Amino acid sequence: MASRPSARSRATVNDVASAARVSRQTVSNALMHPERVRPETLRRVHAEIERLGYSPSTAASSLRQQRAGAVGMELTGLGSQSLSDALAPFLVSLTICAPTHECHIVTFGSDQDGPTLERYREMWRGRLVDAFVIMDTHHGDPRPTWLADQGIPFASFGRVWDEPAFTAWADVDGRAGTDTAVEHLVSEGYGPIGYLGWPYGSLVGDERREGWAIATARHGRGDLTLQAISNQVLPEAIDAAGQLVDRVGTGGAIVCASDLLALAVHHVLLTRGLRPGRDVGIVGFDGSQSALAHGLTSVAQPFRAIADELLTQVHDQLTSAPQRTSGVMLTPTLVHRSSSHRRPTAPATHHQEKS
Amino acid sequence: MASRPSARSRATVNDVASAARVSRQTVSNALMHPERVRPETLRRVHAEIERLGYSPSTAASSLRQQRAGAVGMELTGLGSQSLSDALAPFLVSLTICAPTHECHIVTFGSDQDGPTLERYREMWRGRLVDAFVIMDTHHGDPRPTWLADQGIPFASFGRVWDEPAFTAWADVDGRAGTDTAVEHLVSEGYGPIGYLGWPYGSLVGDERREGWAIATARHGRGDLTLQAISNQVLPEAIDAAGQLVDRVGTGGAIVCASDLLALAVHHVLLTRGLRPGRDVGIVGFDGSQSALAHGLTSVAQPFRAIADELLTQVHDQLTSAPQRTSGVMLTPTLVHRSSSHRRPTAPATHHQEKS
DNA sequence: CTGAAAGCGCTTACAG
DNA sequence: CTGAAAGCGCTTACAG
Repeated sequence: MASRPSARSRATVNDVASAARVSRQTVSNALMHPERVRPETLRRVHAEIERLGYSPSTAASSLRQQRAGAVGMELTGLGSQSLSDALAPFLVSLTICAPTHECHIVTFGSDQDGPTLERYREMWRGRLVDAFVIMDTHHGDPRPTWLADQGIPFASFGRVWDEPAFTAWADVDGRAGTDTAVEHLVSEGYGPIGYLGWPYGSLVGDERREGWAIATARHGRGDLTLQAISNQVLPEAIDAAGQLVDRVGTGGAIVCASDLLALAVHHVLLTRGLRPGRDVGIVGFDGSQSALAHGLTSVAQPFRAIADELLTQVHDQLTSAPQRTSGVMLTPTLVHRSSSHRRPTAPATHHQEKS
Repeated sequence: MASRPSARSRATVNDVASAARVSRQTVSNALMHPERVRPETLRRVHAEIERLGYSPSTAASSLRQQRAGAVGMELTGLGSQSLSDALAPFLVSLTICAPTHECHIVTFGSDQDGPTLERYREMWRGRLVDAFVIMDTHHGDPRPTWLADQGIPFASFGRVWDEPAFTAWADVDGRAGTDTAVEHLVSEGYGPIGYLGWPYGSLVGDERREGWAIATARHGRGDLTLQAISNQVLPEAIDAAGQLVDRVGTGGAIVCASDLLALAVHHVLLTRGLRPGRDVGIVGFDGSQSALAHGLTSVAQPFRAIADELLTQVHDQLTSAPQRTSGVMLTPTLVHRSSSHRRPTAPATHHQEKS
């Protein structure tokens, strides 16, 4: 009686409906509004759905519901030389969180550095996506303003400095991160605690420095001369690290604005025959793969929580639910590794929430 | 006369059609089969398309054409601890190539390591994607067999060892890569050229070792004792590298099966006060970010060419075009950096094709 | 070269 | 609680 779909083509609502001896609207109700369907009918419908391996066609329901069910994410740093360290783990988190928010992630990008907005426009014009998640915004970044002007829903990983009124963002509390790092180093018994950071004027960088300054002051160790500065480039960082290691000395420790800077400190220690952790403590920032590979303690970004928050924010925009009145700062987590343990028997890698 | 769409809602074929005073089929033809439309009409239609910012609805054309226009890509290594180094650059390449192949990339993944096939099934059931690209296949990997059994189109970055009959793959010619590395080191004037590789039995690893063995033999320097072995873990690699550096000595060089192993050699040199490049040459494999950060010469995988090839392969499967009768091996490229230059003035980073 | 019609598969008011 | 109808926006045979 029930006509089975051919082996090649997929089951549709109609197939399920006739197999379950109900109309196709009932099948749709069973899926979208189960409370409207009598329990016994519901069971029968679900049994057939299962048996036929039915799943609504994404294209058809997108068309009907006027939403793609997708969020776009630009893959930046396309020379493949300068991929942001955070990009891959953040994208993974976003991807894993997406089903929870009834969507999936579509990636896009282009070769040229120039017309970045063009790709956003293309994605949007065909409504391949309902919204965007952006990251790595900077002063003069055209994207936030343009997206906002077009009325395109989006949320940003990182504050949007140019548009203080824009509140759909989540960011990492850098101050809390370096503060935690200092607390940890103090409790491990290190003496002078220096800081290797980026040049003044970067908002993220200044915040991270501030956490170090505040925490060291709190322990009566505030010493702003125990500071060195470098851009995010290894050779320059090695120079700066060398000078800082001189000043901090054996028994001291260094908090860094990034894992790359931490790597520079690590490098300097090795060339001088000093043992990271045992002789000089190091804490990096970002929780990157290279910190892992080199056994560097690092302040890890809470990518999962950020992804979850941002998808919630775009979802709220799409449903015109009440919006947040301000962005969200999330507290990073210190990942302990051997570079910040004075005793040789470093504990196994584990995570520890900041209290 | 022409009714303009409301500011809020998008332009549709109908809007363009009435604005251009043609039927909506003509608009569709202008886009899909321009040769069927009189030039003047074509121009008028395109002008309106431009003016209205029209772009066909992805959902509608997916439904009509019975294809999602999307390729799924699993994001593996989800502890965010073990993301394959190759994942991010490969995904970027795939994403950038996708528009050329009239598709876009949808990512997916799950937390648990267990039911990986379940996520593939979900993506496929709703036809969120038309095909998959997979990578990092291994012996006993359930994915290739399952996908093939289901008749789901897919292509693999890396040979599919378990299914020799399966030819939709592209891989990197590891033998050619290490061969090129040896040639380069010889021409730079290094003496003994050793190899730090993975344990025997890994097909990828054995191939890379073979390239080194063949090329050194060709130069009358075959010496299989100049070899050390380590798994892909830094501490173990450092031990192995230490022994190998002893045997190779100053003026020698070491080719490595991966950038992580190369990093271990680098580390050993620094702790001994030796200068990478100047005193001992190093060449890594993979062209990863960390090779870049540490100035390591590396055999870089041709991600772009691989992505392009794989998308061509799935496209051919979807259109039942003639399929390849065998997989494709692509030649990697040596990226020169200071770790393989004996003279202190290393040239700026540049790429160089293997001849 | 152009136009009227059918239908991809779904969901949602709207009657019963 | 269930059923017949309409329509999301597109594309493709099929007539003119």
